[in-house]
Amino acid sequence: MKRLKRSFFNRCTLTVAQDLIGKVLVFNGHQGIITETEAYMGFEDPASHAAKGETPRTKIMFGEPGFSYVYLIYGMYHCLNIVTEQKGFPAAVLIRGLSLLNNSQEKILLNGPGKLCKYLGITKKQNAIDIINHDTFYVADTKQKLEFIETPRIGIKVGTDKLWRYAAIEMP
DNA sequence: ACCCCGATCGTA
DNA sequence: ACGATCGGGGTT
Repeated sequence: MKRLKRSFFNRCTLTVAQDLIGKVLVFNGHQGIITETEAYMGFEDPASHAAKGETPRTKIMFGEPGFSYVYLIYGMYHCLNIVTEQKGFPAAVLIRGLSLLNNSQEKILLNGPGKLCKYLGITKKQNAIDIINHDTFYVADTKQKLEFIETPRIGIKVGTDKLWRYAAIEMP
């Protein structure tokens, strides 16, 4: 499989979030087709952790594209993002859904960012990893195009006017 | 030092 | 509809 290069992530976050639908996330032996994403972008997006400026936690969002941003939410779940756009502009794509096969070749639908991190075993240990040149953690290209819809993002109280969530219509 | 609250999820 | 659970970040 062809890995996505840094230039893929060094683009408008909305474009990256849309183009990631149908791509394959590879992590620690697992391979899942990305079925749902959300974009968090810049200083004008009140729902973005980085909108109010750089802090120790959001530092990674200000850095080079192609790095992981993993944080703990509600004291219980982890969320996986991939940093986008040029250094200095804080943005990332939240990976919210995966379709994959388990050891018994059964299809597993991981709908929800907390669930997929729990299944894959992603924790804050995986924060700030460069996934462009990494043996077991990267995103691979695929020929299939998946139709998707645009909706408001889930679980936020601000920025609900933006249609920055992208969800595949049919699960591969 | 303290307090509020969140890019969630399973259960009721 | 709600509780679990805890770290980040702002405030004192």
